[in-house]
Amino acid sequence: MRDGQSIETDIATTMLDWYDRHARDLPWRTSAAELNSGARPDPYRVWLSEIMLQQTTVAAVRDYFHRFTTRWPTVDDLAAAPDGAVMGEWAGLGYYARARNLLKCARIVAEEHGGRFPDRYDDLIALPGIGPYTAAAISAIAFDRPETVMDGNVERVAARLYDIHTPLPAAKSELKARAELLTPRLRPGDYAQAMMDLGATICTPKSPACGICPLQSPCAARRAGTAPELPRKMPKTAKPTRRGIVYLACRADGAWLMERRPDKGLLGGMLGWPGSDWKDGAAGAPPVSADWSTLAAEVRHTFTHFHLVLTVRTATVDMGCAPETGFFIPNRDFRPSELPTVMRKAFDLCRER
DNA sequence: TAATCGTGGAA
DNA sequence: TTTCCAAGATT
Repeated sequence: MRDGQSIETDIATTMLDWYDRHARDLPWRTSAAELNSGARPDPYRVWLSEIMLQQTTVAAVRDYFHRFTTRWPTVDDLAAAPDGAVMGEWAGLGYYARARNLLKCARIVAEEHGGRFPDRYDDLIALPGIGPYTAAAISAIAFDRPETVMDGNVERVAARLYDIHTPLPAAKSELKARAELLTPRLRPGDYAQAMMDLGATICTPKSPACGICPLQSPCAARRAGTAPELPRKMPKTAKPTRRGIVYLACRADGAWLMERRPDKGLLGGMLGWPGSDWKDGAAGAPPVSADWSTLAAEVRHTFTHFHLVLTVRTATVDMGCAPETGFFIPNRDFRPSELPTVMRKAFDLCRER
């Protein structure tokens, strides 16, 4: 520790030095060089990236971020988009409540905030889809306000830095208190991104690269040899397996029978094939009378908390038929890329046959 | 507080 | 093949 500085200040300084040399070049990131030239981050791009990055890898987000910002360059553009267009563009990224809240939030910012994102934590967290992490991240990264971001990376770095063995989620409050003491007044946005970069590239969940870590000197877990086993977590319950049926009806003109799933619940707001519940045991009647055939292969898909095995049934139906549910999407408007992955898997099986 | 809510890549 | 996990929010 240098003269006149606390160990906390020293750690923050070390992280900023490391960030200046090793920051990753990401599409939504404003580089230190650009910031030094007076450029400011675009809060819209910071917000959009942070929503997409919730529980989602950088690799998965990249293309989605590019498509969204190309199609809707500003929050006003996004606010004016039809619901179905946004849900379709989000398809495949998962956690679809994020897309529904994204649109709600964009419309509030456009209509009630004049198209400008608020800069304060308390105002940001009041917006749909913005929780404690994202409010702090936007405030720090886009507006350089001294907020402490607590995501999985920072939790892991803090647990190791202070050798905290309390299992998550019980350890969250202690980890946050530790992390808050580290957040610097100078360049808090860069510091936040530095901590997350460190967690993503060096202080990784498995086999952390302690040998090249800028914090190896002050790290208590490194000293104790406990880094790889931290943070501890409560054991997870096993996933049950559920079953269901989907019906893929193709009309004589090539149109497909689909339905818009209700906003609440699994895959809410997304397009899907009519079918049974996935509660196990439910029969599920066909949406229209036809000569249905059952595919030999089944769809296997795993959600966050259960496995799903789907039986796929297909039929060709008449032009004049009147389904009990759903609507026909003309063949020229039908894009598998706008389906959630489990629904696209069912379509792919139907195609291969 | 605990459950719900997706997906794909890595080990 | 299975498990783990990734810049969490909501109810």
